[in-house]
Amino acid sequence: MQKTDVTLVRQVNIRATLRALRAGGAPTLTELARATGLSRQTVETVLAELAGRGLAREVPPSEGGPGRPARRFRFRADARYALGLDVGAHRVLALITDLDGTVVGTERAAVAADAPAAERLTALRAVAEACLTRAGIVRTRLGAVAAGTPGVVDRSGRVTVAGALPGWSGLDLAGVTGGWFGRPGFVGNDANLAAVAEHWRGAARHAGDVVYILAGHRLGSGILIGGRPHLGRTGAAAEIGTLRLLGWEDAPAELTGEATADQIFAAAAQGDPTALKAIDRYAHRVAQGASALILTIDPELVVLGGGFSHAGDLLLTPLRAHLTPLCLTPPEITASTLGDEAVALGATRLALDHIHQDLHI
Amino acid sequence: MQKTDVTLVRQVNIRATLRALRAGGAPTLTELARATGLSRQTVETVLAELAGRGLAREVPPSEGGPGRPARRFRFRADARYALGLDVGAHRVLALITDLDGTVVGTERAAVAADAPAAERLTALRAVAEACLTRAGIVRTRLGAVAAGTPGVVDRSGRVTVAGALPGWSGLDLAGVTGGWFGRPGFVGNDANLAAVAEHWRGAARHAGDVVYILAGHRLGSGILIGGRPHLGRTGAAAEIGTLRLLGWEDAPAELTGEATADQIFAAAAQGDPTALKAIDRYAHRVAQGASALILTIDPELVVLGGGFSHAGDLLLTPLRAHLTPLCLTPPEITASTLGDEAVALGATRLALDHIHQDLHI
DNA sequence: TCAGATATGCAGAAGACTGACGTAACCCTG
DNA sequence: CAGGGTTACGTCAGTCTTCTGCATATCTGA
Repeated sequence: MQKTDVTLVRQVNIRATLRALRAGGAPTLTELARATGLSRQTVETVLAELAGRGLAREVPPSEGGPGRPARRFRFRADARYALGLDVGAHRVLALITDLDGTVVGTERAAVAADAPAAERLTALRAVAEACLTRAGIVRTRLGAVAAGTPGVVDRSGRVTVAGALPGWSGLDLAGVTGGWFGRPGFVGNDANLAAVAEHWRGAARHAGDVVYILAGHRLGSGILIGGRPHLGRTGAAAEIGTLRLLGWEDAPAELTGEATADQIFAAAAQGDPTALKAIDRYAHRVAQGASALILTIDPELVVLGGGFSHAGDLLLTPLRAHLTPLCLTPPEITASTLGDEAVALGATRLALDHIHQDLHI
Repeated sequence: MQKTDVTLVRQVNIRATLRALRAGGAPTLTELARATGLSRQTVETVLAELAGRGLAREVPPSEGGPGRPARRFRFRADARYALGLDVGAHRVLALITDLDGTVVGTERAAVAADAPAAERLTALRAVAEACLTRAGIVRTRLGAVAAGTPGVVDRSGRVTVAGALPGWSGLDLAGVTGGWFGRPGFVGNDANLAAVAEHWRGAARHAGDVVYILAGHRLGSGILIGGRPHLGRTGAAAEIGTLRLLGWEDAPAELTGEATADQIFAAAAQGDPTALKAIDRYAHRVAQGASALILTIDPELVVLGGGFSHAGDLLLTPLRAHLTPLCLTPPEITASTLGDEAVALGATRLALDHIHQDLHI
């Protein structure tokens, strides 16, 4: 129980008003009063306070219609911005959204897979700075920074295990990225953040318990319980088991071999038996790892993401076939709808959560 | 966002006061004011309202000491009672607690493992009624009823799958048991409720994410995420996988064979190699199922409960030995501290949760 | 220009909390 | 047994937040 405060009611009403304000376009006081169940008078004073905090502004009344024109208000989504970063093996990506989650800038750069940590960080900082500059965001409007990375992340934002990236283990990624901009920094596992993004605005919008499979150059997994990532004791609940025990580390290389993934899937689309067989073997590997997660969590939905998810049914169909005998009642399985920006989007969601707390929204 | 109300502050302060009231023995107004951060005046009016609702009463002031004797108040834990039931294959058990969770009555009866559902229900109702009568609880003080049962329970309190109990599948256990007393009824899976009980007042008091293994005449499992049972899409998150796929259904019979479990563990304690080997084989089976749960959830703690957990290290040691190679960093594993009343205790916790809501506590 | 419709703005009242001040009850000391 | 010290009680005024009702302002259409 937190400290009791007389202004608690005001806090609650501010939240309710903001909710209603953000839902519609440019509501009037009367509309807001109806939506929140508050009196018009209360809504008015709340809006005055929100305007003072820079979170709401009055817009010109609409024309036409009988009666006195109503004052209209709009949520200032530009009051703060969130910077989301995605550190991959082959590229880094930065993405900026406003408070509504609307993407206002994005920037990416290639990085060698064997680049040392310092080089990767330099590239990351460069895309982040470029993204801010090109979007024209002043530093004071940046609320928080968050990054997604392969590997295990502890609760303080430190990367404890990251075999995929040279020199990455032990890095205080939250501190470093936040420090660049003098803002709070946060870090999450890439699969977990992609899952968060899918829940926020992707394929898992209506599911609370979700198993997410990241199928790309690297194979990973994440879990959402009640819409929130489940991290576990060491911060890698879903990952820790699947990674080494079931051979997930080798599976992507085994699929592609000498060719690229695009070539394999293109060949399979043409009916090439060798490619089809390779994909089936890959799907079998994935299914074996996923079944442990699915049987334990009994999720509402399984989302397949990562670069390979572009293949769609080419990969989903064999995956479903291999999962069915392993699960008693197989859950729905669907492909990601967010593309390769899922991790960065999930990172901005992580940053936005902190910004909301910070603004007492 | 619920309806906005000026009296929201009062609600919050009632909760805060109750919390402080329940923590200590018989606090004074001044002590409560200090504990809650409220003014003495506010605490006084809150207590008057609580007394009116039957949730607090004034007790005689303590003697001695300088100054005017302070009025002292006490939480009325006897305002409502919770009835918890445990339906087992060989026996039924009823347990009554007051609002503080103090057990004020318990009753049990043996039931044949192959008894039809009607007979089992009659026995269950008999122990429940006897428990209430012997504890002297009037019906109006009974707040809610909850029951634990083997098998899968859906969100409405209906048993959907229960292979262990004849005729049990499809039973609306929540409706039936609640109907006996004209009170709301709730039902949970036995392993899940035992896990809840361990988190409430047993071995898992300080752990949020817990894997619970029910090792008795039947082998089952439950999961706690953040201290709350994780049910999953169909209501049997942890169970569904372990039950059939890994041969957990046969494991108990395989261990005991012709003898009883007590005989096996007694022989093992004497160093009997056949008994030790049987236990080791059993532990191996358990570890294989548990590892999937542990690797997925990455729990802070694994609790071994059920009848066989009495064996203690005799079973824990081989279990740890088999789990270690399966987990990268094995979590702590400990035995239940609640004995065979864990399921019924978890059921009363489930009932108490509802009673608290009902009383707006 | 007037009537109807819609929104605003002000005043009064109610619920809840706080802080201050005077009063009551008890113990200890002389 | 009387007085002082100590602790707690109880009342009162003041503040914050909200809601309701009524008068006022502004626009459209006839």
